[in-house]
Amino acid sequence: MAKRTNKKETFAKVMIPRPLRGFFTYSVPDEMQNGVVPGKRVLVSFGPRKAIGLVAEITHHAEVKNIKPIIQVIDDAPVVAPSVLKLAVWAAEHYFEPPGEFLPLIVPRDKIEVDTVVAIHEDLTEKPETRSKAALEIYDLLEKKGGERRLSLLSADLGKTQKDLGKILSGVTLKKFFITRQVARRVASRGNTRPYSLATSQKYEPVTLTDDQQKAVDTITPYIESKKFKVNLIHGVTGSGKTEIYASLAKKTLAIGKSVIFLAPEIALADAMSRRLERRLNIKPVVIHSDMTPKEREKRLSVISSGEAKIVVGARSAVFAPLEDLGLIVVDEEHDGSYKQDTSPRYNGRDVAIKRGAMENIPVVLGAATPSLESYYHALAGKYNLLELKHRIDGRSMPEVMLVKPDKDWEIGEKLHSAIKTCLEKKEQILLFINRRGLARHIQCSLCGYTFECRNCSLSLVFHMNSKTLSCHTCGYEEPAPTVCPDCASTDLWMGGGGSEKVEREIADMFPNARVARMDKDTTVKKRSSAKILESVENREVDILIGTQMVTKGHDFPGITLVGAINADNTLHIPDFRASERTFQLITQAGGRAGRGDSAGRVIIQTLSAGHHSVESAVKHDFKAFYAAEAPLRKAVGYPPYVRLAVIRIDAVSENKGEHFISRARRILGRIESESPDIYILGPVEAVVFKVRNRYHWRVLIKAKNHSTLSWGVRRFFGETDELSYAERGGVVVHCDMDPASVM
DNA sequence: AGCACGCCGACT
DNA sequence: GTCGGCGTGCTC
Repeated sequence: MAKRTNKKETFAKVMIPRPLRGFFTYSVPDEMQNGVVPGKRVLVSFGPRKAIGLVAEITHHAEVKNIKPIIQVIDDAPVVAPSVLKLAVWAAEHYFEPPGEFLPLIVPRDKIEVDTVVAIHEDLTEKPETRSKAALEIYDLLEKKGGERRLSLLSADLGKTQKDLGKILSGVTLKKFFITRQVARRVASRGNTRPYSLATSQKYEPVTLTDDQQKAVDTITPYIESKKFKVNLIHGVTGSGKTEIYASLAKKTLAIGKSVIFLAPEIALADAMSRRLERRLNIKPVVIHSDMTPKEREKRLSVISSGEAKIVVGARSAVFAPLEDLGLIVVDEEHDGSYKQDTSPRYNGRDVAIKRGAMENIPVVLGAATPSLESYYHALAGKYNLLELKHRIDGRSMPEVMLVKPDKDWEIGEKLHSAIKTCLEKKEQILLFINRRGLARHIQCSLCGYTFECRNCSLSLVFHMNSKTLSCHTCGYEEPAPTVCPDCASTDLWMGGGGSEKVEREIADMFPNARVARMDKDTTVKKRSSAKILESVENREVDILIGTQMVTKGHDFPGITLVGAINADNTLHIPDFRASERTFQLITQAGGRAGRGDSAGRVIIQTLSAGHHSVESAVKHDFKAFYAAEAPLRKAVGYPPYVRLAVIRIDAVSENKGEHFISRARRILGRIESESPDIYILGPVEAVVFKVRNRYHWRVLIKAKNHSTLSWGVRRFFGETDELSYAERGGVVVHCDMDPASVM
């Protein structure tokens, strides 16, 4: 309980690693006044148990009652740099996400999980009937082992000396600490770790910049040298050499003793970017992303925070890399939707990068062949510098693009078939892009019309030939592929809507001697499997690469001269405000994979929407034409970049419980809308996929002129719904998706 | 999330 | 009796 004293009382706002919105306030005991500092970890009571939290801020007022004191300060010095902490706090508030969800991005996970670090004997000395299950389990485990070992294992894990631990133990009258099984195992297996080495490469490749490239470098360099925030959008057609600009800017940044963060939309591209930068700069970047063991990640982060690493390359989470002398952030393929994480914490790596640039007063570079409408809009408005690269390097021409109608019976139409044939004869490589996986998207009984749907979701099951299953791409449900209709026992099952497996099968029939690789979610589950496929293409062990959108992203395939986009327009009919934008990007990016080597490229697009502006402008490689057609449509309907958007996702166990909550939500939303003339609310409406994993989904779109108004509206909504009791809410879960990548 | 409590029915 | 399943409430 907080005591009233004459002196101003001190409180700490703490980030707790739980999915709960908001910070938690604790009082700072007198003897800890000097020890409690933002960025340090503290041990605190959390409900009936303990938690490790991170101090975000020191304040002198608290809005909640029943404030508990901090039990113990864990660290001697902050474990998170002030700039990174500030950024995470900003992100939590901006995206309405639990601050604790950002903790694993800025602190090694095992350093904040109290459950796997310590369980406290207090539990066991209290009334036996209130002992927690976890404590009992640990007690049983450890009673059988030696007592002294516990302290040394614990000290190893917390990185503390046994003397320090003794102090913690006596200071809070804790009689014993215990360690769980996992930690004991992890600590026991801890071997000697070799320091991460920043080996330099031997194959340094200096380059001469083109005039356009040089101009971009000259424009951005002053911002680096004078430490000034500015967003610079580099709009360069595919193959125009954006990487050379990045490398050149990185060099300038390193020259003044500063460091650089590079972001790429996905792990494979981050790796590729790292290799290219290493060749240009003679320095090995440190690559970080979420798909590494906690130990490896921690090792690399410690190299970064020590100041040893000057260049960090990674996927979106690398935007929180603990570089203290940052001089530049580069976001490659800035338009890519995967910068927005679709699970909590829902943040956009590109936008957080821009915020970090603003906070640290350094320039940010966004690069893209197909900029997002948002970024281009800001560039036209003069808010961002716009730098254009209109030509491919080395005078390579843009690929010739041809539109053809899809064939009724085959995925590979006649034109595409003959182009593939010619290519194979010339020993050139081919890329076939199809935007869905599996063999058939729909299966229906030809006799009675029975359709196969997922039992957990409102979606049809996809037929996969290799595994001989029907599978749901949303929840993962699988059942054996049918041979007869379960309703009428007819064996005449119609399969429609081909995917990557169908294309693979047709290719095998049409060109039995061609060496074929398929790259989609099904063939890349294993670690490094996508890298292996890409290597085999690079080594010319593959003639035809078939893949879903993962093959269109930024990869450099010098041997590919023909790109075929099969049913390129099926993204066009997705009910989402970004459908056109995404179609334009996909076609342009897929086409951009052609002719990156010495031979000219050719692209064949099978589409029924030849007249649509996103297809038409992609054919001409004309982003400006696309923007000119798309922007007014967005403006007319009120979508980004003309308004700020948030999607409220409502998720219920049953339709009834959902409907009940929806009627309350509707009243609350109506009030919010009437209170501000600048807020527009659409919905709640059923989500496009209403039922997912046996839960029912609704969406509310909230639009506003600017972020602060939007933020006010969302805060008002949560303010009222959070007040409702569990029973009133009916177990309905509500999430906010701020600045969403899609409204589905 | 993760936990505890409390209210049920089912079972030694 | 009492064990356990799950619906509810709570975390500064």
